[in-house]
Amino acid sequence: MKIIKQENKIIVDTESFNIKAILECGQVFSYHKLTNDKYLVVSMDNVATVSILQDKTIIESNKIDYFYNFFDFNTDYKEIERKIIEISPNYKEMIKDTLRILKQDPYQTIISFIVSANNNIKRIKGILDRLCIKYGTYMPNYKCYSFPTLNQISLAKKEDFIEIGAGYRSDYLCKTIKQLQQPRFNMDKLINLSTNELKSRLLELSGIGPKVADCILFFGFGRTDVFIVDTWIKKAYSLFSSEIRNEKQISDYFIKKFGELSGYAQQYLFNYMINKDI
DNA sequence: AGCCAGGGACTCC
DNA sequence: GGAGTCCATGGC
Repeated sequence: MKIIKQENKIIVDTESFNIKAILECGQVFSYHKLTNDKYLVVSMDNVATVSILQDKTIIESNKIDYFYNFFDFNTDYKEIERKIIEISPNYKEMIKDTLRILKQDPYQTIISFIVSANNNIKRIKGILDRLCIKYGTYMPNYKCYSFPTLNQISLAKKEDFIEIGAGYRSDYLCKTIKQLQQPRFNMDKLINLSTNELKSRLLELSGIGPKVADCILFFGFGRTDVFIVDTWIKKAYSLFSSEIRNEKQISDYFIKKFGELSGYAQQYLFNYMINKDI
């Protein structure tokens, strides 16, 4: 794939960079659809506009290095596809759209995916939008709000989260925000933990169970040796196996199979499942 | 109207 | 440690 990186923009082929699919697959919630072919993407206080111009897609930002990494241009997805199909040939027919996993901010991912539990994307986005408006910083250049820092959000009380519509997750958010302020959850130290150590650390946080923890590990900490098991994956598993297995067993089954490629393999399977009608 | 949304905590045994 | 139950809210 051809990537042109300039001082304040990245130009890629629309064919190999489907921004709509990338943003609307449920991995990220902090973006705004400005028009049919223009998106605003917000990661903490970093902002980029993404414009589709026929066969080219242009990413513009004053922090272009941040977004070069954010959009994961250092990863060779063709190679990942090839290896996955090598391990499991029936993936050949499931891999359609080019996949791309965003390298999101760990802390923002933690907050976002606590909100995501037992919820739908539209409402998740609404809750997080209101969170940004209430506690983030207004950025006049882009006419949008940053995702609030831990410091900013620590002002919020349970009632405030109720007010923005977080429902019963408001309690989880309050407790987790308190926990995140402890040295035990210093992000700079967390990134050095092994995947298993980091997962059990994340499970200490309120509102984070196995599924949400795996989402945070994959989307927020870039750990690819995790296989997220949700309702869709459970459906998929029941299609090719009559054995009754719980989520942990299903996850372990796939991790043993795909190793460091597990996260990607899960996304291909997930995309295939939500797009096919059964 | 009633069910569901890419679950988690809590309480039983 | 497995199975049930409850949990706010809004879209459909």
